[in-house]
Amino acid sequence: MAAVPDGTGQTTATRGRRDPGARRQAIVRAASDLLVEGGGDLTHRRVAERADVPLGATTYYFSSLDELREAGLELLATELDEALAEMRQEAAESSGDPEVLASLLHDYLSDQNQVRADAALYGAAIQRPELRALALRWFDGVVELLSDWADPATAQLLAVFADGACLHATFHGQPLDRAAIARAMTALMGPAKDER
Amino acid sequence: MAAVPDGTGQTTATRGRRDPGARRQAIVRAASDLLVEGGGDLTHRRVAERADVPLGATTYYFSSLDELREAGLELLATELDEALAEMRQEAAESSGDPEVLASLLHDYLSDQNQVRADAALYGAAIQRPELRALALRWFDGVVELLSDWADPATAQLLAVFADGACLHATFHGQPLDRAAIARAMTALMGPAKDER
Amino acid sequence: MAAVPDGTGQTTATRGRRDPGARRQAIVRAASDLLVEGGGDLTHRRVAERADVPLGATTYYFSSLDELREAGLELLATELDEALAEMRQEAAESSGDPEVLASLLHDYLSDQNQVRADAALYGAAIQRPELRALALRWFDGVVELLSDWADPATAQLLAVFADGACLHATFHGQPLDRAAIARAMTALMGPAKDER
Amino acid sequence: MAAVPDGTGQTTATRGRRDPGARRQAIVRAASDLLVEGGGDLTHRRVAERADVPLGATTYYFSSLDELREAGLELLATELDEALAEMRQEAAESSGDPEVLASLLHDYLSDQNQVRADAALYGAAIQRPELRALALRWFDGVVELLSDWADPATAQLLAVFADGACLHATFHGQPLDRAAIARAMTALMGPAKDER
DNA sequence: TATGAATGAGTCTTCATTCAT
DNA sequence: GATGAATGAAGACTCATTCAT
Repeated sequence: MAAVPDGTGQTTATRGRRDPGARRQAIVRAASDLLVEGGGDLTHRRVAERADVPLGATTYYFSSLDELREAGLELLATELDEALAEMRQEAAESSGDPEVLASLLHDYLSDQNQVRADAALYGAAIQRPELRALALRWFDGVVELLSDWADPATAQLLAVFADGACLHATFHGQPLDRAAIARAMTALMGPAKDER
Repeated sequence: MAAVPDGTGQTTATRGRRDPGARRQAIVRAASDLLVEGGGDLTHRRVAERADVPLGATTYYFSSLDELREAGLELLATELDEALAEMRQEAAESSGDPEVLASLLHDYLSDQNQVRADAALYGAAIQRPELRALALRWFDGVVELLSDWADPATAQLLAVFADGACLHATFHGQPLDRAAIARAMTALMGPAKDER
Repeated sequence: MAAVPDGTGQTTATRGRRDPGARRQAIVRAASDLLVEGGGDLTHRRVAERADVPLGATTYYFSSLDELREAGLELLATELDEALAEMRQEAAESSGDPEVLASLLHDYLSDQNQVRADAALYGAAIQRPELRALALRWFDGVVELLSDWADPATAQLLAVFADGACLHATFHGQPLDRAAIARAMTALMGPAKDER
Repeated sequence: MAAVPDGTGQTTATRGRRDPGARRQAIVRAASDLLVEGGGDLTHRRVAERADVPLGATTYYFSSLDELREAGLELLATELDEALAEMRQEAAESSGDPEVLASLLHDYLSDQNQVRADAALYGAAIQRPELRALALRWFDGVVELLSDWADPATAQLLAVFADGACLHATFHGQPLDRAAIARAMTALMGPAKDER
């Protein structure tokens, strides 16, 4: 995505000094952190300071601030995906019991870092339509996970509810009751049971 | 809304010069519009141009940009509240039938202006914690409306779902199916009725 | 100096409401206070707030900010003159004993308000040559007082020393020792002793 | 003073472009000059124009106008110190004769540049308490010089007198008589000798 | 390859001053 | 006579971006 070697080739990456890949990564990491923390606009200067790299590096690796921001959000989305993958494994151990899924969601919403990352992603996407794809990717990931345990239409409704719950947790500073979540998920998944 | 005499002998009080109330209102309106439209930060200059007032007017009526932004969002929230009041009346004519409520929500989500206003409010609140009260006010309004037809706990879950649906509509550019919404609302409200 | 009646005529002055003279005076007083307090530039707004008069009043009574500032400094100078007149009376009770004069100077320098007023006057005069007349007026007043007890040339030297002592007090936050002052004044007035 | 290679192969290091040291110095010099000249507030714009650098340069090298002003005053103080050092050498050739010291002071006060620099420093310190250290540094330097020829207490009194004389020269546009200065210094230094 | 110097555009904000009322 | 609305100029400061090195 940039004309800079990123060391993906092999072992060259991730070393400290003079390691373009690591540098770039540190910059993206810093941008991502700043995005989640909020408190002021994202600027080259702030990113450089946070990443502890010279100012020039931020413009060297990214041709514009927008590109840098996008990379930061992309990292955020990727990490959310990873969290999702973990949840998927945990969910796999249950048999799709709504109670278990509700607990997973509740745990997720109890982790302020996750919620803030999620909100940062959504906030950015709301204000910049060109970033919506990133938000959708995350939404689709949730739907996919839930599709293990519900039909696609139901999975979508559950995901919509989960998004609402995430907003709720963001604004209230704490998640909905585990019980309330369980009730909602049970109700939404209910029809599936009746399908019999 | 502007109680300032404009010297024309009439009580119109909505014209340009020497009508502080109208001036202020025009500025807030412009800020609100820009907030909804997105596409760049809110700045005094943009607001002034949009409201067709000199730059100085924006700082004369609001002691800081934050205050101006808040006024814009407040207007947004107020208008959303009004839309809500209308919906409440429409809902009153039904007997709380989930299908009817679902139709109302679907209609609401089909109105791009509403959805974008809603999203702008949420986006702003996500990025500026000090604005969360505004977002909560709106959320609480929805809960209140729904409380006409469901117990408080259920109303809250419905509102959470509605928020998720709003995000969904924002990111997809169109609302969920009316049928899907109806299914979700019926399910969430269901237990209460079936309880018998 | 302004086309505004100031009530100097008789008893009309100094009443509260709708009393141009008192208004003007309150504005000058406020300007003067702000000048002494420092902490930010002198502005119409600050003066209006301090004097508790509408903003328009400050431009109504003074045709420019410079004029207002000058009026404030003039008040300062006048008050310093008054303090000087008091000192003169106190000095009259002594027989021009340097020790007594030194005590008077020390007392003067111990009064932070006086020192700050003095410094404000000097500071303004340093930065705005057009205000030097005001500073000189004060300097000449001191020379005049001292001329009661010393020949003009000596009085001038004593006044120069007093000015230096005032600066010293301003920068150190406290006056020179009374003893040191006495020593200096005695020495400077010394020739008088030799007169024998 | 600028240790930055300018690529010309020479070591001149005083030219414009790409010579940070010289750039910074030119800005400080400009600020200092403006401070001495008075006539309006110190602003980035004025400094930039005087130093013949783009506006942005003034904010690039100094993180705030206060910092820039302080740097300008610091330069002033440093130059005053240098003048003082010269005077000290000249004084060393005499044997502390008050007449000689008086001549030195008179010469100093006859140099409008010195006097105005001095006054600018004092004026700034009067209006901004945070700059008093700079004024004190200068005062202490004078005391120190005089301590070569008088006991500390006397040196202090002489310095106080010198400050007053500087103010006098500032406001009158010319120094006190050489003879008057000599008389004052002789008197102030006198007692010490007689102490025997 | 990498970087820090450089700058011009643009931000918020303050304000003297004017003027309609 | 008085005043508050109004505004354009100017100020401090921030920054994305460019570019010489």
